Amino acid sequence: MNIKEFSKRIGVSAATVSRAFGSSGRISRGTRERIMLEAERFGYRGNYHARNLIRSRVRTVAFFYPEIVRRAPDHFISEIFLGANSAASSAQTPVLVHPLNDDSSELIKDLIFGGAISGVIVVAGSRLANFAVSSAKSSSVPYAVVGRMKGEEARSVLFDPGHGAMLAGRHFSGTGRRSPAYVGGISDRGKREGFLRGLGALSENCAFDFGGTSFEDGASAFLRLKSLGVRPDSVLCANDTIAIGFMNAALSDGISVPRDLAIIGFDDISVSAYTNPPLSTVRLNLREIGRKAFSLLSGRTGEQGEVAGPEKIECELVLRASA
Amino acid sequence: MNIKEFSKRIGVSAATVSRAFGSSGRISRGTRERIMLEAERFGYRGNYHARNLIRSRVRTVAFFYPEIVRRAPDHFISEIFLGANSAASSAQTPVLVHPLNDDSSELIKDLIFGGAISGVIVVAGSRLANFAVSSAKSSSVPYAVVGRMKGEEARSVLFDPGHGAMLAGRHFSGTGRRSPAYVGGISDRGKREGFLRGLGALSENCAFDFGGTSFEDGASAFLRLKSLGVRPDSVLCANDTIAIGFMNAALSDGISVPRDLAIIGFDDISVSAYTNPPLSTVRLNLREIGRKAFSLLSGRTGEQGEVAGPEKIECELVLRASA
DNA sequence: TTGTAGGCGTTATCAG
DNA sequence: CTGATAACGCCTACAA
Repeated sequence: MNIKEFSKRIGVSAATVSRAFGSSGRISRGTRERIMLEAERFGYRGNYHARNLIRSRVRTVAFFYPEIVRRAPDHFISEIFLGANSAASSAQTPVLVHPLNDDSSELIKDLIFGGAISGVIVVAGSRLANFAVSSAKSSSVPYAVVGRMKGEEARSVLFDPGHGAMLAGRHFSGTGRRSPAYVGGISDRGKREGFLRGLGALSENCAFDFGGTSFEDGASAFLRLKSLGVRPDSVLCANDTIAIGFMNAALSDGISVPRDLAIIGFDDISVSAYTNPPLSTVRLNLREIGRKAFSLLSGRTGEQGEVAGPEKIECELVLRASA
Repeated sequence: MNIKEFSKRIGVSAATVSRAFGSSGRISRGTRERIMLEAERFGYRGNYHARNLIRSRVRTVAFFYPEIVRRAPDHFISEIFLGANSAASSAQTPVLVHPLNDDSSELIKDLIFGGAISGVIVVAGSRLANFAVSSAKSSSVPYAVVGRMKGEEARSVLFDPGHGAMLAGRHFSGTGRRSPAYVGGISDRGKREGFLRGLGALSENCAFDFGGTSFEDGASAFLRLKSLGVRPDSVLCANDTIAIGFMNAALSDGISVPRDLAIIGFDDISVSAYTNPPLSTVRLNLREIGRKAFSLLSGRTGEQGEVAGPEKIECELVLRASA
């Protein structure tokens, strides 16, 4: 049923029906109410494509993410997406989601150049992510990048684990700890440096253990430090799994947590709230990242290519009982 | 740039350009190649809405989920969505995602009655989920329901934790265990009954402990059973957190896992692979649920309202070292 | 194989 | 406040 047939059936012109649904206002209250009522009865609704075609605008945002995520678990993507989607939902904006793989370039073009969407959020990390961004740019569709993409700092939202590590360091120094330690992968420079920054003067005493990222690695890190005669009174672990392993080993060794040893993890995985004692941890605010990405879409771009600078999302220090 | 301007600029008619992008075949190879090349150069792409309007079909699926999920963590929704999205992606179909809240009904109508989508996946559990389904039905848009919705069994995909519990029971009876136990919430009837079914004759010996759902609850369940003189040699816990708590308590008590006590959890949360010994568990195949929901969309509906029956997704028994 | 013309279902403009 | 009419950009008979 289209507007013509519907309008004829209820005895008004198509234009009047259109006005009843629109927000122009040039319609009497009574007519509108009658039309809306009849529309409900007949199940009439204006055709989505015809409307967007004539208006030449649309209200749908696309969210593109790399199909295979090597470095981050899908959980990260999901949470970021949920944040973006909840922000979009508040703005009554549906989100079109699509994973990027080698076959996606046609779809990207169809959507972006074809005028199907009003904005694009791209999670960096694949060749096609760059393609999506450059497509958006060349057809002047607003876009936002999650993660690092060369040359796109002005429209990016970045994780900032270094900041979270800094908060942990500051917490240790602020609660009178004297001999801190850092346990994690050697490659994770941002966290390490942030931790030292937060530690302040205490950073000179800081011990390090660079191992793996599993539960067992956490336990063996404790043993390794112990065998070296290092007895830290506070430790930041690069993830919660390491922290739980470390804590278990320490408890087995008769150490009291948090009295003799404060432990902070990273990521806030679900089990962390249930350890004994419950694990304090640094939570990456993934939802906030998604929300920020969405809000970047409607933000003004700097004039003349002016750089607004990357939007860095701060972590949150979740203090439970282990520190 | 529209088809008219583009076609004029490269010296062919609009119809020819249209044929170059379409699959009708009525175009010479050379012309098509030249057109595609120029399109690349000019960044031309047919307008999405005009195309869908004239064809009066579209290839986009909507995924509606309840905004606030009380009983299940968002993780469930995310995983189901990822499954649906990956199936859709293989079919080159973008997915429009939107959380359902009280303001969503207008959007639902716009999308479904307005012809914006070719199928709807609805996660049951809110008033608007029912509304979305009835809208889809009355405008004959294919739909699929995830979870239980009254009267919609024919087009639903259901979780089946009972089946997973059955697998656990069968595993225990098949590996020579003699005194099984079940630890979990009293309300979780499906799991309990499935477990007993899988246990077979052994089910007469089965002990029960109905407590909470946390780590501590798992530990205290062990103590409670012990104080009653019950020493199970195999236990199924209603979730992994309980199982980890139970296992910790048992190990502290000097029990050897899995030799003297086999433990199976439920859900396969991330930390389960890192416990010591790694936890065996029943994994709800959430991705599969999403995939099945998508494939239901293109499946034929039974003629004359014939019921195809709910699609039940089986769980997977992940055997690690604890059982 | 290519071009011409009509129509898809709306909304915006212009009279009345 | 309402109705007729011209776009919006494309696809598809039909004609050439």
